[in-house]
Amino acid sequence: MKTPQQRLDEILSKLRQREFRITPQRIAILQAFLNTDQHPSIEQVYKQVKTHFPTTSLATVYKTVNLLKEIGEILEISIADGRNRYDGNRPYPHPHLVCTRCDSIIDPEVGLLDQLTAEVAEATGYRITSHQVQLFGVCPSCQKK
Amino acid sequence: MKTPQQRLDEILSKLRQREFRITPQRIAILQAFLNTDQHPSIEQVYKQVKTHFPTTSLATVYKTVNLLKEIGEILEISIADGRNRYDGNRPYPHPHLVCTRCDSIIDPEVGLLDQLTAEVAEATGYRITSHQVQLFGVCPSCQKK
DNA sequence: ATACATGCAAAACATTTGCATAAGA
DNA sequence: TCTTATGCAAATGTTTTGCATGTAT
Repeated sequence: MKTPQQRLDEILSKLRQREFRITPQRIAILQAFLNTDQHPSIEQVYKQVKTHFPTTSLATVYKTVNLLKEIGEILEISIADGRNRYDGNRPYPHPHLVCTRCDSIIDPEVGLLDQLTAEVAEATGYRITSHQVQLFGVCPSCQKK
Repeated sequence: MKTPQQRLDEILSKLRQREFRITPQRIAILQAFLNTDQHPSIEQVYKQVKTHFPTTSLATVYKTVNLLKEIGEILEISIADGRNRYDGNRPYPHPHLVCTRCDSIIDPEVGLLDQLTAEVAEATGYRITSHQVQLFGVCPSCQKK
């Protein structure tokens, strides 16, 4: 598992490679995504960044997120509730487990997923390239309340 | 597998039971959802309904869809591309297989899903109540083109 | 007759875009 | 210096809402 600092350096050098500019806003936005495992929304990142950088605009957050999506360094997660959420730590498709009470999202290990994909590819003839697997439920902590 | 007519009758009697009114618009909207396996969007249903019923408004389609969601007779499918799509034939969570070229959606048999859910519940302690499983790929027909 | 549904327009939301200005390289 | 990024405001696209009118029961 990489540290947030390693991920940050990794992404910054990718940006430099492709001749995108390193701006303070981009660094702050990246840090907001990398220093949490909470799969934040755009709005959450915007608020977070604004505390340190009050002039930052929402449009810049959106533009930066789109840039990061394009270079493959952030994953967009759609949870059917209007606002997208993002994962900058594991920017490749993987299952999510969403607590419907506290809205938290974790990344469970799912050994059977490859088999499941293979099963469907076999049965249907589709060439499967990606997935979006969201499981919904109640986390142990919320079950106690 | 139920016929569209059976599903229609089923849903209409549920509406009557709960003292919702049976209007021509509601019937037309229901038929648009039930007479296809194409998982249509709101806009598609709206266009379809308008050919027979030119005065129908988009707002009514939305309101009817929300009513059908509330009574559990339609499933909303979010595919991260802005517009939701709907399944009136199997209104319970099930996996979808989306062709990224032609945008079609089919409902594959996925025997391993229950095991996968059990695996995650076991490992995490979550009580899993629902899911959203979308596989993306290229369908056999689009592969040939 | 009386509530509920419809249809229109306006509002609400998340997201995108255009453009003048600021600032990395 | 020269191009790209920022920030603002306006535009977009989807979905929701308020309200007067129409209509199912």
